[in-house]
Amino acid sequence: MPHHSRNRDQADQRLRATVDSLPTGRVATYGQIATEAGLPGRARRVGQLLANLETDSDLCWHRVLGAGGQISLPRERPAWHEQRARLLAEGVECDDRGRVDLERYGWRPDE
DNA sequence: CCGCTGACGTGCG
DNA sequence: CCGCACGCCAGCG
Repeated sequence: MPHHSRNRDQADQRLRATVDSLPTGRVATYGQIATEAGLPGRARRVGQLLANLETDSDLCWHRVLGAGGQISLPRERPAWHEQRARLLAEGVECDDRGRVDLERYGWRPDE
């Protein structure tokens, strides 16, 4: 197994772990997850990771939002509604346009 | 190597 | 507040 390939898996592992650390009822941005996992500036990579999740994955992908607190999926995709429903289900207010108040629900490490 | 695409982010008008 | 250009990074053909 090539070295760079291992690093990639390792990075993905850290990203997953970071997403995993999000408490119920709290949300974080893609960029925040990346930075927290030691990959500043790699927000798109977080998006890729989540986009490639298996449908049966346990990862709480719904707690990850775009900068500003918006659902980043295309509105027309079923997953958009799924994400909003999951957020509402755990008490996170999310308006009909998919926006969440980060001041209120944003996750900040160490609390 | 090139171009296209996407669950990103930021700056600007 | 919204759209848009641009920078960015990875994967794919």
